[in-house]
Amino acid sequence: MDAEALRGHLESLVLAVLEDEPRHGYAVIEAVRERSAGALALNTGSVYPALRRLERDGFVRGSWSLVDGRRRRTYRLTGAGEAELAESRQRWRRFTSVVGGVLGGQGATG
Amino acid sequence: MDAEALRGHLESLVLAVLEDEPRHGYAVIEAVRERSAGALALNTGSVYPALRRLERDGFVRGSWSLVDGRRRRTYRLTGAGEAELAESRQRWRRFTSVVGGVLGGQGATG
DNA sequence: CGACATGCGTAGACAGTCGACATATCAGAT
DNA sequence: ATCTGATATGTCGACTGTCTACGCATGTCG
Repeated sequence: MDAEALRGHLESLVLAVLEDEPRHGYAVIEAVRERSAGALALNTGSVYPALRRLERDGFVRGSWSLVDGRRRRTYRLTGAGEAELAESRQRWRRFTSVVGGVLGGQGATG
Repeated sequence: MDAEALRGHLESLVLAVLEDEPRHGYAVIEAVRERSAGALALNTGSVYPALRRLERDGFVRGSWSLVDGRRRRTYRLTGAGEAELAESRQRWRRFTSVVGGVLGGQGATG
């Protein structure tokens, strides 16, 4: 799947995979890949900046650790992040509903 | 609704509203606005370039006319355009399914 | 005359994605 | 020893498609 189509939705996906448990960037990419059965292969050049935006906006909080000699920055959802995720899901439902309605055919409702 | 989120889907919407009947650019914008109950207010700066891309790619064919002293360029779907619309709808269903699956919460299936 | 709807189009700004690269550690194979 | 690949973070320039804001023109209504 063309990840370009994700434009504007990637941050929501990141928040979603951080909901289960804190993860570092690499693990976020892996989690999205697994949850999408390989369909969504995010790039570091998209995800790392996104994580920093989310941290800048107070939706996640990152902390460094050292695991097997490799440094990790692990991010966990903040309260604001949980609220943002809930709003993201609502926006997503509305988005799919509206676009599906215009697009017609099957799958109109989101 | 933030039309930025449409990135990559706008051309599909244009094809969809051209399916019922040929329309000119201004009418495409109006049709999308109406079908979305006002939620999607497309800009000329997005739609006109999109129509030209679609024509360049052979999905629509445009022709000039003069109505009430104003010139219009009316676009109609080509056979390739109909096929592209069908594929767009499939891509959309797959896209919403995959993203919804990762996003979780309600509305996972698309 | 002015405001507004209709109608096409362009220009520059902007943001988020991309691929490619740089750096580093560790495991396992050669 | 050396190489390859997985793990892990990050930056960079290119690209693309939005956006806002124009310019131009016609017709209608006040």
